[in-house]
Amino acid sequence: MHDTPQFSTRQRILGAAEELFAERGFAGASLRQVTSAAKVNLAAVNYHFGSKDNLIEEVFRRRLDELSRRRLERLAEIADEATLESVLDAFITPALELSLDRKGGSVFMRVLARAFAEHNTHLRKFLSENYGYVLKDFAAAFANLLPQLDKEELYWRLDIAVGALTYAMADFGVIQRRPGETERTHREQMARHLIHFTAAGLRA
Amino acid sequence: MHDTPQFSTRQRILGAAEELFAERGFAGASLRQVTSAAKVNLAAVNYHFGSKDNLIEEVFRRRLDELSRRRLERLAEIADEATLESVLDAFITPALELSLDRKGGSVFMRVLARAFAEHNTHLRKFLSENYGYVLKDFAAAFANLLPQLDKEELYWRLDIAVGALTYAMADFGVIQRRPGETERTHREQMARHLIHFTAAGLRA
DNA sequence: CTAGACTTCAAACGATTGTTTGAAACGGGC
DNA sequence: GCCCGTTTCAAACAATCGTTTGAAGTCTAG
Repeated sequence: MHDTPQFSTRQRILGAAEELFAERGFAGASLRQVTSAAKVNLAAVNYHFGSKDNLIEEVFRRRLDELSRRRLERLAEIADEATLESVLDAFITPALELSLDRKGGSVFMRVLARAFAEHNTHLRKFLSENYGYVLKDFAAAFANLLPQLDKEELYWRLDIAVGALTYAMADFGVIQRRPGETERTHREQMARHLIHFTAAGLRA
Repeated sequence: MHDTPQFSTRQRILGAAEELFAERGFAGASLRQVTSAAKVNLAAVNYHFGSKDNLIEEVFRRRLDELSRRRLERLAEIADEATLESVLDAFITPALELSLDRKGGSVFMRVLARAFAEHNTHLRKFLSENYGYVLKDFAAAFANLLPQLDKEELYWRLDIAVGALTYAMADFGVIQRRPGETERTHREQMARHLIHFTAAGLRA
């Protein structure tokens, strides 16, 4: 009997890959760095995932499946009392909770933002085909709340809104958590400002 | 006498590096790909720039020196009749013109957005040390126009605004140029929506 | 025309990349 | 006990990485 690893090889790889992809990018993080951080053998990646590209997709799938489910769940919950603020909250809060799920903070959201930065056709197609329906549902909810905007105007504003949300949730900005502040309250403040700012931009 | 290349070796390398960094990232674009695209010898990069890291910095310097100058120039021009919209315009329009400067479109703005995605300490320090004063000046202008906001509230909103601008100018969004539309009018529309949206978010 | 500085070139350096291999170790069912 | 599918392992694969080298080429000043 040995270390009795708390998590399976698959999970250890996914966790280490997520952190290293966030820190160094998909090309910048090598499989040797990943397997070394996960304390598994180098060949384990190709055994369990087939290739590095498949590992990248699996890193997204593991988080986005649940994130998408929770977002649509909250959107359904508020359906009859929807406001711009509550719909934005339905989109943001699940991401906020996800980013607080692990001690490291906003690791996965940084990976997700990298996926936007990569103009990688294959990756964008994968994300759009598998999770595009979430954005579609939210776009419909916003369309109901902003009947004065024509379709083109609405899409422009949603595009800008998604940009602000992505950028902020990935912690790209310059604002750092203040010393006396917990990670949770810092990010809750950010979410509050995000909702306020974006709602104003949408209905301007 | 041979090809009489229209541009110097240095310029060809910088141009090719910019495009490949935008497309594949800093780690993802190799010096062999860069020198091959620039049609220069592989060793030319280390001869003219010393290292790949120095080449990356030079790619930023070449564009940001002029971009910063133009932004502050426009900011000074509108000093006595400043509105949220005109200050945002002073920030956005120079970037818009830059992105239309070359046939490819928003190449450099995508590279700049990658610099945010890279959490790379060295790169962030370089950008902050060399171009941080631009953001400082604009922050001061916004502070004058939004006296009702305390410092912390203002910084949150500016952080979110910069996120929206960066994301949009880098063309991360899903909105594509419509077939019958020129690149110029497409990006001018984007700038118009950006200013409208962001101004509303700032004064909400 | 030649001397000398600047630039380009093909070739190679050791290190690192993603992936593959075949054998060793493991673990539950008989 | 043994068997067999699953998993892990060290080792090696060819390919590519950033960088260095020393010779060849180019150009201008005297």
